[in-house]
Amino acid sequence: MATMQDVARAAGVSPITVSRVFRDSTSVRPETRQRVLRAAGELNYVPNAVARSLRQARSGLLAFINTDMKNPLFSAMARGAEDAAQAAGMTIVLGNSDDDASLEARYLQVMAEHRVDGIILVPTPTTTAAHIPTLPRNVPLVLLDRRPPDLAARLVSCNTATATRDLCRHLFALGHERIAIAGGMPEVPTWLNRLEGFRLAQREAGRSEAEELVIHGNYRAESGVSAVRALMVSAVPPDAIIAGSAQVLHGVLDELAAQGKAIPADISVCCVDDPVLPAFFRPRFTYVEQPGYAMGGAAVDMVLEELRAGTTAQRDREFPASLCIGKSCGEAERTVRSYLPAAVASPR
Amino acid sequence: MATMQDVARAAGVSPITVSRVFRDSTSVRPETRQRVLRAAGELNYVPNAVARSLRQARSGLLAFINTDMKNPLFSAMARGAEDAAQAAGMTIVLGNSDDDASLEARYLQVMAEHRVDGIILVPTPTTTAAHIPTLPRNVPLVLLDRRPPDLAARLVSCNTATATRDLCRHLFALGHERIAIAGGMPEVPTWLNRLEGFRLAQREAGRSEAEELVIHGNYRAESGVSAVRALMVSAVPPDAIIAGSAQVLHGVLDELAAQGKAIPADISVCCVDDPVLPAFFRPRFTYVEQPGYAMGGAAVDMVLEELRAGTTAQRDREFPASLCIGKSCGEAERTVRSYLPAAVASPR
DNA sequence: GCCGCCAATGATAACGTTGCCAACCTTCAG
DNA sequence: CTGAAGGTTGGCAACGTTATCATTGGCGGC
Repeated sequence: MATMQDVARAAGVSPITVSRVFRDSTSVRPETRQRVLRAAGELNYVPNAVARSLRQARSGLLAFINTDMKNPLFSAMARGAEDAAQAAGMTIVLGNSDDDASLEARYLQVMAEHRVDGIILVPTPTTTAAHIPTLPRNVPLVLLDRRPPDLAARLVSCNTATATRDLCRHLFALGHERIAIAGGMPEVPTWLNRLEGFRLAQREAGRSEAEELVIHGNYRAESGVSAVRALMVSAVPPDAIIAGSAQVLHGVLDELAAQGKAIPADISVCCVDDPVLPAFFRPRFTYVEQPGYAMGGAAVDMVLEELRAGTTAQRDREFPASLCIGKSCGEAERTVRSYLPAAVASPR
Repeated sequence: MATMQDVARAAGVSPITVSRVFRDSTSVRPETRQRVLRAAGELNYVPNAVARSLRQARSGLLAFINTDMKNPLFSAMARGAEDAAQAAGMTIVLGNSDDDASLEARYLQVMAEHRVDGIILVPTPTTTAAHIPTLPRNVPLVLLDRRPPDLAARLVSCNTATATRDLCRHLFALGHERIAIAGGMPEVPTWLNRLEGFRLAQREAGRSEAEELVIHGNYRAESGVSAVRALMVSAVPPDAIIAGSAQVLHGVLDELAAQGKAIPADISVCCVDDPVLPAFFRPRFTYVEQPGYAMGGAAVDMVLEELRAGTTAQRDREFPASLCIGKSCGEAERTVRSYLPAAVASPR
């Protein structure tokens, strides 16, 4: 690998002049610049960002630590983050915690060692401030999606309360009487969010039985399965189920299929999550959509802003979720027959 | 930020001893090690990977440059790559080319500057060797998914030919007569792959009209829409459509819905792609699945192996695809009625 | 013609780590 | 008791870049 030294020698200048050419910060005579560039080209010179990072104490790297990139919500966030970083000349380095706080801590440690200039973190449900290793300098840390109770860091989140309320209103308007909501982890803010909107709509509608229709879980598919089992054996089963996440929806659909229920003929189903999966259904699914891409971008922008300003003046940023109405909860006319094999469906 | 110097002073040893403690390579007396670790703890010392990278000429970074992480196939690959990297103590840095060869080149340049130890690249359809900047040292480069015609680098790919042939056999066995395949980009190896399997099965079955049922496209949703339009106005429309990718499937489903066709009653539909999206359908979809996660891991392993051995002795690695039979192409009994609203479906 | 300013370039010394070699100490065999 | 061997530690220099300050030369204003 050619170094600045080599280029400098070949161009008949000092290394510092080569440096100036490549950062085109201060004045270099056009002729000199040409000479340097030609020499660099001939030698295949590639600036060494590692040496620059060491010297400048800025690496140009941003860490993006999330639960699991295979989750479309997180990959949308990652893509939003990457685009924003790229636009600012920064590079994203990646970590997947799988909701394991100690694995997350290990990632944070590695990122700290690599001297990333900022960190975007989707914390695990069990993360506490104690899990966050002391970060070098004052590396900006922005939380995505949720904030551990005792962690003082800014947050980019999506408040699904309003959209979930709207979803319930939509369901009531379609004539549903008993709406269940299922699958979220107790105490997790994103779940509390959904419940808030759920309860709000229930109160509006003058329903009192709401609490028996709240089924907690762990946000995974198994929660969807067990929720459906619990709900369908009750005296008065629900006529609509809101899955707390796409994973939960997966379980809900599987178990409903196993029980031979048709959607939306026998029961309506909708969910709250990123649009990628539900948007793929035909006929269209009804769901609350979180703007993952925008959130990822906003998180990076917050980090960059703090790097630029050197202060933490900014506040949290909360995005609204939006309600996308499909046909999985019936329509006014209830014309949709089934997402399920006709053999097991029982059309009205 | 505390440095080794600081820790060394606090522990009453020389910096090099601190270095040894943190790499626990060579022998350090247990007592000394304890003293160093205590001092490091008190000072919140975090080793500087940037300085180490400079000194050792190894950064511990691997680049993963793909088309778009929002595509589930690529996020599965990325996740597989990240897990394999993590297991080897390496960190993944990310790039999204959006199938733009010049953007891809820019990413490669940045990665080269950061002195990544290896590169995993999902090349764009228009990438040629000329787009690949000269890489520093001999950075291992492994291609994922497809290889530009003139680029001599190892490849981790998935051969969908056999699975696509099996898919066609399955369709013929179900009684389909005219199977169309749609959406891939002409000349792109992954598409040629699919066509190879398609043609093989057609020949086996003694069909001669195969070529008129091959509709090229650009692998995006619009290709699915236009393919359906073209196919459905022909004298003898197909009774089954194989979408070349999940995106294409999206378009196919939309246009079939617009035309009021029921699946699989009026026409069967299946696709070749990552399972994430199709696996979400209820009833289950029929598709050919590519093992994205395993491919990503394999690509990283190839890079690591080359780093370890210092040679490029390895060969390409080709994964088989697998056929997942659902109900979107009918069953022996043809009991599945529809993925579409009953209002527009025309059940047999 | 002199002074001072500015543009252009260079010399020097860091940034924090580790490879290389040397030095020291302990232990043990002869 | 001596010397060798091996375990433990340190000095020095270097990785490739850039911040800081210094130097040079040219130019215009008075």
